Amino acid sequence: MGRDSLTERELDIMSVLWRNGSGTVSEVREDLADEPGYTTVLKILQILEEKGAIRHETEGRAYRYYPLVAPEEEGGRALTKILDKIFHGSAELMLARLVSDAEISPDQIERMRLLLEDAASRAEEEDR
Amino acid sequence: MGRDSLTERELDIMSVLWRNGSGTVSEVREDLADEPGYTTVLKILQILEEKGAIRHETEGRAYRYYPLVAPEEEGGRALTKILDKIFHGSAELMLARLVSDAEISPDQIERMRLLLEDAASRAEEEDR
DNA sequence: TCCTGTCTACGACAACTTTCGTACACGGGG
DNA sequence: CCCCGTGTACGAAAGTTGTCGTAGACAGGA
Repeated sequence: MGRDSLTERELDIMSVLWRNGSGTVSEVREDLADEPGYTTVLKILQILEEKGAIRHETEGRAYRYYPLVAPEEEGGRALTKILDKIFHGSAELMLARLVSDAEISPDQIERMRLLLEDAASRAEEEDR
Repeated sequence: MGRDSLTERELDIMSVLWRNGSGTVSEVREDLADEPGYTTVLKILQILEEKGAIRHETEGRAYRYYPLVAPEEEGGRALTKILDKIFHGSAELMLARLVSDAEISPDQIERMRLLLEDAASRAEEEDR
């Protein structure tokens, strides 16, 4: 299972698999910004499989790898870690930083606002 | 400067320094959940100093360490990384996961919503 | 003065990560 | 049948991280 946290390189590769749904060694390699050696990519895929983050099926003479861990799951872990260790539990401070740092479209901001509205009203619901 | 990203242990220690403002080796050590050996903590502090994330002043016979990198700065880096690599740029998906995963008080949700309202109206302002 | 406790400096060492070289399998074309 | 291209398997090697043992400085009390 996805207990062990992912290293930098492993995350790079998971990112490709999440984006594309699956990938062979060559496909993944081509999508990496710096295109490491073929066997390097293979090695990391094998490690990820060992860690239980992905699995493979045979496709012709090659392997096709599929994510077993959902990005939201890994993202949740990463976010709570940052929230605790860097922002000491202040989700607003964290959100403020996100809004100021990342380039987020007004459109997206609006949808995020609606999301929070929903969350708020759902919490109210629960109160009764 | 704070270019190199922080490892797990380094982040643990930065977290203590951010929370307390500063700390000696012993102080930091006492605040770590698992209290590693004294020299272990010292070593990581020396590495953090080498990386430019902290500095020290002499205090009596001991050193007192101070953060040089602000938590928001490090947090911004970490958040954009997660946004890009895990949520592929979708800040809403990321926020949704945060809200569902971390325990956030209704109070905090409301303040976050206001924050987004402000951000939205400021963006509108800019349009004119 | 000498011992003891508290501190930093230095370096060893194991574990893990990342990289890749080399070997081996195997199907298809000549 | 033999070779070539495209795969995986295996393991070496270098770099990084995390841990700590040991040494040495130094102040304060007996």
